[in-house]
Amino acid sequence: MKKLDAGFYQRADLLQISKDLLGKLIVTNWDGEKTIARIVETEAYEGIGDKAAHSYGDRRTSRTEVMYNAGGLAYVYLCYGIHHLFNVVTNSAGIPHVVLIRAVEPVEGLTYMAKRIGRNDHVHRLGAGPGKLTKALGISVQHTGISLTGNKIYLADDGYKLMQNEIVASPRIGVDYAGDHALWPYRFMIKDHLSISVKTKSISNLEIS
DNA sequence: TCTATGATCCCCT
DNA sequence: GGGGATCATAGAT
Repeated sequence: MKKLDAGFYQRADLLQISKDLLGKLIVTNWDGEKTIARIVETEAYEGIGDKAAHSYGDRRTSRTEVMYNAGGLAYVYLCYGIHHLFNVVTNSAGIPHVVLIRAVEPVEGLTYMAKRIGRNDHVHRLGAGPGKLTKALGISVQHTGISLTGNKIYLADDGYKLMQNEIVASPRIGVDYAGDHALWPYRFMIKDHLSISVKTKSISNLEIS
């Protein structure tokens, strides 16, 4: 298993990173409670020019500031007053591009995840949704700004390979307020995976690009 | 200071 | 397929 280094995150091609993250592992290790999950769904947020992004129009606030750092950090924020959403900061300093992790498949530490979710969910559904996966992995807003190349939390490649035709795209979820940008096919997932969050009409990979 | 509002999820009908 | 939970943030006063 190989930890993803800063170079992975600091590339300029946001959509490529969003697709590359599919199949990668998220490892968290809080006080010895180690959990590992495989990313199966992501969404790209293209910063200043993206009406769906928190940093649209170059809005710098104490919350969004972390996105302006060079890639390789976590951006975590609270949604609906309840859910902690985990994003990966990408690109170089000054460009607030992020990738939201929307769903994961539990791989290791299942008992910790089930305990954190606090409910007897099916294994494949423990990380099926952006709010659920942070709960299962123990990630919260207190972790915003944390390095993804450290030891507490990091992403890794275990050699899992995806075929190009296993990756499908769709418009992003819950961003209807973003007008025409809500239609951008910036959500990527592993085709027909059991841990995908919500069902929507997907677009075949051939139609995007 | 005050207020509306979400990059959600679950339970109920 | 509708509504409630629950609160930091941002923009308005």
